[in-house]
Amino acid sequence: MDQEELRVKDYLLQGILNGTFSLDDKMPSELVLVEQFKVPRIKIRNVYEFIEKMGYIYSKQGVGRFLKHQRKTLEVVMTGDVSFSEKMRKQTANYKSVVTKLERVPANHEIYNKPQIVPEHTVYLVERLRYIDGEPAALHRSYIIADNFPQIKQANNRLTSMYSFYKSNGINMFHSTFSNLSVSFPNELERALLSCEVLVPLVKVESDNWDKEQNQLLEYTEIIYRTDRFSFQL
Amino acid sequence: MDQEELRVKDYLLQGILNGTFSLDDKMPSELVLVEQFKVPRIKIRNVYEFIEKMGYIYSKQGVGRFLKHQRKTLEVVMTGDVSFSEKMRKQTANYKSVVTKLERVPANHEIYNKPQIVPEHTVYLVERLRYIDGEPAALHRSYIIADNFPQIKQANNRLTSMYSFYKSNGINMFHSTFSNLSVSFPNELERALLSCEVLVPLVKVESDNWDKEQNQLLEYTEIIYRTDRFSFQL
DNA sequence: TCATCCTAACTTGTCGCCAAGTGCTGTAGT
DNA sequence: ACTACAGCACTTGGCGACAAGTTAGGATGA
Repeated sequence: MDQEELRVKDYLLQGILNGTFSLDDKMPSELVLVEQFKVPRIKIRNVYEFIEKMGYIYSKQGVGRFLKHQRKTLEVVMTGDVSFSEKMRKQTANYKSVVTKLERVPANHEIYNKPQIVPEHTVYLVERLRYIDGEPAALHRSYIIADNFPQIKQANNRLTSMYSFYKSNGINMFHSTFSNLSVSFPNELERALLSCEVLVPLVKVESDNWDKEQNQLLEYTEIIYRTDRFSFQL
Repeated sequence: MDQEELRVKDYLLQGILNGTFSLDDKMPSELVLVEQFKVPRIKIRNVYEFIEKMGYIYSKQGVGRFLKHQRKTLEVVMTGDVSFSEKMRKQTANYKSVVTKLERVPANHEIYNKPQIVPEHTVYLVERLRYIDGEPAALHRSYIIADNFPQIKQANNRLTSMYSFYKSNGINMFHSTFSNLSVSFPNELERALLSCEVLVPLVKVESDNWDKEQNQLLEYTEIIYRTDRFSFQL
């Protein structure tokens, strides 16, 4: 991006974020911005496409470009042993968790490379999509050591909250020995599952979860959050 | 990005990340990829520019495109009261902290909107750039309640580690009442200070820091990390 | 045989032209 | 007076053509 493009980007992003451009109006057309900034049309197009990839606007050929609805971010508390589902229900009335996968993990899956997961373990993947206001906002994969939960494959409708599931199995005290966070852009599968654009950064948190009383590993967890839908309390 | 562009992007990014393209060689030219993927040159260019903005490659007109040196990420522990500088020195021999700002904060600064910072407080901003391998990797802003440190404005050379500074003032036990994390792209100032490209996501952590024994607020802290240089332990 | 210069073929950089889509206004017909 | 259609002016979408930079190889001259 050259200086001209950056100038246009800052103007448009500031206008989007501070409300100068409103939801119902069209964004200024490419030719309007060409006149305003005295730059070739291709530079305006480049900037607009960049902002589209960030997920702020969409375009309709022949009609114009429009703001997408901005959502207020919800707060995720990264520590403590309160269920994610409970945290979300406190902040919004429109939360849903949907199990998208419940399957035994094959023996050659990379999860078996994790410390403390031995080949004798039976591991099930439970994958859930978390919806806020009807839109996917987070993806939650739990790799569960299923040895102590032989009925897990029939438990599909009781897995939308893993904490609830564990509690119904008599496990009430949890702890974690590590929790790592990284940031990346969505790959093709993540864009599809989370319905997000190329340039929405994702926060990925990888951790384990133990039965504190029995000192027994329950699961490895990988959670992928859209950073435009959540902020995080450490 | 249409399907053709995404196909090219995946091919190039995978090649970059798994080492197919090596540091000393040129990336395939635009025309080579045009032949290989059977797409218009503009689509190849769009993808290459995207990857440049992510910080992986750079170009030289008339010569070609090349990989930038990839760095191994360092681990930042987000909890506990160990100095960031100590954490870094454990992981790399080439760490440096440079004070880039030491100034009293004017009374109309937004920091005075924070809870527990009253207009009577004297607040100093200490801004430090953290260098890894000679490159800026994190920006650290501490808004210090300077009432108990009247000599702070003369302490420039003792502020590269705030923990060291507090310890030299007899404060040895710390705690924090909140810590919030968000992710965004760098603005113009951040790109300049951190020497990073448009599409390097930044992790921003905002927190406070208290003298545990005196139960007294020491500072508000804002830390901005390049996510291509760090990963995070919660 | 070596050095220098020039040209051609390669590379990336810039942006304009044409295509496709849509909506609005004016005119004509009923 | 109302409705329908056509044309024009607006919008975004696609991509090719030309500019600028560099390098390598070949030819010429010393």
